[in-house]
Amino acid sequence: MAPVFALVDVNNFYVSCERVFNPKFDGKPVVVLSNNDGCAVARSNEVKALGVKMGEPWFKMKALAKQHDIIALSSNYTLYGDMSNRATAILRDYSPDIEVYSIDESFLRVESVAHLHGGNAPMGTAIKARIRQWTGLPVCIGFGATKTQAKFANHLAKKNPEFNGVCDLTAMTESTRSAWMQKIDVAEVWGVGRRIAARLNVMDVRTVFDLVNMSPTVLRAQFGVVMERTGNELRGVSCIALEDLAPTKKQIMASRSFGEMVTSLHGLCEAVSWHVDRAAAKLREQASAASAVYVFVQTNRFRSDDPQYSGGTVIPLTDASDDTRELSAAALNGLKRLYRSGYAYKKCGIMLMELSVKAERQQTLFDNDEARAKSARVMAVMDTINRTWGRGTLRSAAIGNVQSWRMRAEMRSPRYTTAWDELPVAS
DNA sequence: TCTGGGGTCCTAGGACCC
DNA sequence: TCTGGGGTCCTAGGACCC
Repeated sequence: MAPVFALVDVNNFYVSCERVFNPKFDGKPVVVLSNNDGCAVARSNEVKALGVKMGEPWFKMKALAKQHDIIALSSNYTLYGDMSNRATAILRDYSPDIEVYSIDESFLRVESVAHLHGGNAPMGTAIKARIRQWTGLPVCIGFGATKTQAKFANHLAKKNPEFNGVCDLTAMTESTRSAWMQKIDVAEVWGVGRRIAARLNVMDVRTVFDLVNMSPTVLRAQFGVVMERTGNELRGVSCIALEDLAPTKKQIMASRSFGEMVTSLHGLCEAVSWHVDRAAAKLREQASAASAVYVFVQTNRFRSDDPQYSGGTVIPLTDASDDTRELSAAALNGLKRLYRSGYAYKKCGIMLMELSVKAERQQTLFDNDEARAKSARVMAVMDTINRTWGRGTLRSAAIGNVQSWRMRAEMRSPRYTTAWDELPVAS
């Protein structure tokens, strides 16, 4: 049976999550801001219509916001993560072959199950209705013979009301499909970014249709194997498989901009320790160990009058580790080498690198089994406590208690679905 | 005053091996 | 006169995704 992929995607995901609990936001212009209330990372259709671009700094749109009563909200990742899990759980009822591609998108293989619902489109309509009813979230669904086609179909479903949120490319005739492809800008294709779109335009390739009609050889020669694949995928030749098992990460990063500038080494140490705590917990979650830690610091590159400095350094570990204390010690050592006084720092972060499967760790000459076992027990206790009582309940003392560098989130909605004291109340 | 935080893959070139 | 053929590993940079 030929593969059929579906892409299910929540419309304006973060904004939609907020609207579920605040229906008064319906029909109003709403933006959700990035960490630190910095940039717009989600926009309602009303805000998009006002011309606000993805990633636009909040301070630059404040005048517009005032003029049009734009509602701005800080990111509430706890809420979005939980809502995402709920939507994904519903999708698993429809197909066992699912790849959770991002917080608001999943790919499904449906060729073996669609007939249970009377075909692709009816299945899409059923999914859409159930997610709406059970979570309150609006989704669009695209079907295609490949992932790239499903993405394209999803785009059509989202932008053209006549599809009612469900578009099945596999049910279209060749000429209908071509007609749609002629209407859509090549830059919308999954895998075509800003740079490649510009180069394609120079070659007078402007629509999806133009791209589909380019020869694979030319695509390969001009843009490489990735674009050749994209071209084939658009033509219906499946090259990108469904990744139902999420591969373990090859690097784990944790970084944040500061709510207010940090000048002291002490302040940077606190922040770096906090990042290590977060990253190390993720590392243990995927049962990996890191062989190197990268740490970096940056001043505010937007304030060009201020003295600028940015530096990073990799600290190799003699032995792969997943122990927060060892990783932290390495990172702080690196930080001390990097630190220059007299600068106002805006951001710092760490990256855990050269990850390996912990159970397959290479032994060293100086292994101390007893110390290893003890470390594993301490980390297990720490993770259990934090899983039960919330992240950060048990943490490195180096993180401190004051944390003036903490990011801003002044307009965050309650964690309606995950915190007992923040549940919505019906009166 | 104020500008996010994660990730992946591919390619080319250099250095090295036999 | 004439100068092989096959590899690996690492790094930097560029592109993409959400």
